[in-house]
Amino acid sequence: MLLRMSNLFLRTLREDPADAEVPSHKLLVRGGFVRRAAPGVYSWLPLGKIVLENVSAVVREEMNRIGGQEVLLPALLPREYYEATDRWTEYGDTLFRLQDRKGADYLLGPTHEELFTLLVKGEYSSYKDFPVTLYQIQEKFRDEARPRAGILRGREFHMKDSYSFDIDDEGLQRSYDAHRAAYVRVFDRLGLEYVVVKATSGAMGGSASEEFLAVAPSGEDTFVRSTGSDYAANVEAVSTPAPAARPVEGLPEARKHHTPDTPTIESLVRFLNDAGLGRSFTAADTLKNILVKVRRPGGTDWEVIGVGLPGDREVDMKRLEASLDPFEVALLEEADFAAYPFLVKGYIGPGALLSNKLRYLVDPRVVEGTAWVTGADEADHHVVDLVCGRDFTPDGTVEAAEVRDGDPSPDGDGTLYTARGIEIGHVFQLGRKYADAFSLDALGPDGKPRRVTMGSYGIGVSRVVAAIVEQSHDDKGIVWPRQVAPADVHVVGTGKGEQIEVALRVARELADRGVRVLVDDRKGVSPGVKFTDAELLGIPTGVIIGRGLADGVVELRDRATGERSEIALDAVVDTVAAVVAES
RNA sequence: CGGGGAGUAGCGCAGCUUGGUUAGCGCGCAUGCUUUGGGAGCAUGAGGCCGCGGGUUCGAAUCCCGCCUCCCCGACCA
Repeated sequence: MLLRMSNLFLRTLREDPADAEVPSHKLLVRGGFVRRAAPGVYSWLPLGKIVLENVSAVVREEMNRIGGQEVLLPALLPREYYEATDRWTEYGDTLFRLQDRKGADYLLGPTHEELFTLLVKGEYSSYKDFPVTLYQIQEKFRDEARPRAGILRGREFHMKDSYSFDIDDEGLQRSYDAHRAAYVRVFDRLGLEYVVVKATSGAMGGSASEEFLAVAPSGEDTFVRSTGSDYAANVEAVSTPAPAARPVEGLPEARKHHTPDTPTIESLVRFLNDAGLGRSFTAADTLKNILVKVRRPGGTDWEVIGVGLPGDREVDMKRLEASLDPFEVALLEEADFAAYPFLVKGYIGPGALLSNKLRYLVDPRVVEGTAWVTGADEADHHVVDLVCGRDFTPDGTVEAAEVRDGDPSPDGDGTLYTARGIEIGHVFQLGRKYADAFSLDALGPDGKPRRVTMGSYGIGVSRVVAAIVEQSHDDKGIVWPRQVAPADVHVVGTGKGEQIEVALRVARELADRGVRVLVDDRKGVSPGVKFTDAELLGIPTGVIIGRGLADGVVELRDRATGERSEIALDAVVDTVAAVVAES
């Protein structure tokens, strides 16, 4: 491969685009890899297209290695398939919808479970045909409420999606494991720093599910890692370790105190510490009770439940929702409080909840034998030493409390800290949701039909390109890992003599040896411009043919380390070919 | 959907408060000469529905009203 900058469709920008915030957005635009066509929609120019194909090639190789077979399904899909699974409505505004000339509804595919399920149903009908894994690399469309960060979160993006079909749960597990292993190989080969976190299954309706997150401060997903192990998880999936239960015997009796003007935890703690009770209190000694209402998806009746958590912790609604999944969760409105007169805002305690038969769920740290300061269900009154298991018994536990840096890791090793990541891959065990929707069965050896079970697995190919840049750049530009770089070598000819001719000759010889070459053969462009462009473009190895040519030497540069060395012109082709071959 | 910001040449911006020549600067682009190891110099030049619509005025990029779009934060999504 030989690309000549004298006629390459490429224009680099000296300044950051005004609308760019994150490094990958700035650099991919400045380097002429992509151009914005519409909000969240990007064109891929020659160098960007090469990078995208390089990433795709790695994904393709690893998918083929686990027996995946590549297909290409349409992006334009009729409404009926998505009606069968309710996603025409479930996906809501995120779905790009359109109509044909007859007024029939279509959509642009955000993902393809339906069509893949139908495809397999149409072709396969015997247990002997399974398992099978199909995949495609294709543009996906999602009308995001707010596209942002360039190609990191677009409305049109490239995705590898694959679907496994198995006869039984063991088969599904094998397919899932194979995909997981393939993803590990893909992201390792791409040189990404990433973590695998347990994900909540969410709207996809699956069971086992893991996300691959590329570690980057610009990432949209917050996850937690442990200082003591390789534990990593989505904040929503972190379970709070419960302390051991303690004996209730010998604990002081619960006593009600008059605590005027203490509607907040902070004011309560201050009041108690000034009250001369002979000990000091912190927010962590208080039990904060909040009320939410829940209902089954699509249901009409709300159930009000109480949630108790240590007073020093904020409520994390996402964790609460994940913990109560699949129930919908909403905060109480004034009308709800009016319907339950025994709820005294600011002074709600377990007593009123339990005696009025409202379900009461508590943080896992609230175990038998722990004593709390909490509301007395009476304005301006709190109870001290209300003991769990003696004075009240919750109906269960719930993960509602925020996770904080320094919390113990669920696996017992080390403490947690939060970090940010870009979701670049996702593996799901879908189970039979889609097979049920379309009655995808295979005839078993006993002549009876069996419902097929599925997995669905995605890699955001275009997002991976941005994630690589997020992780691999410096103040001068991109630093491409060789396996995805638009070229192996950037040969730069600079000077008014025969340098450019020599550069072209060297470039051709390298290309003949199978090296992918970009050569800067532009005339009348000053060396500074060429060097700056080279650093922005980020090709791993540079060969400068310039002022040293008179002495028969050229310069070798390494983009990542900045190392420079001079070598003889005669040796340059062999040397560079060797550098490329061994890296 | 809530909050904030912005629409002026291909890109990045000034001008607007206080209306008044032919709307300006940097980069880029074209031509010529010079220059050639770190975003060169000089000269000449092309390129604008100043987001759209209406209004005020002798006169609007500038003031007023309405609308549209884009960007950022949040919500949402994954």
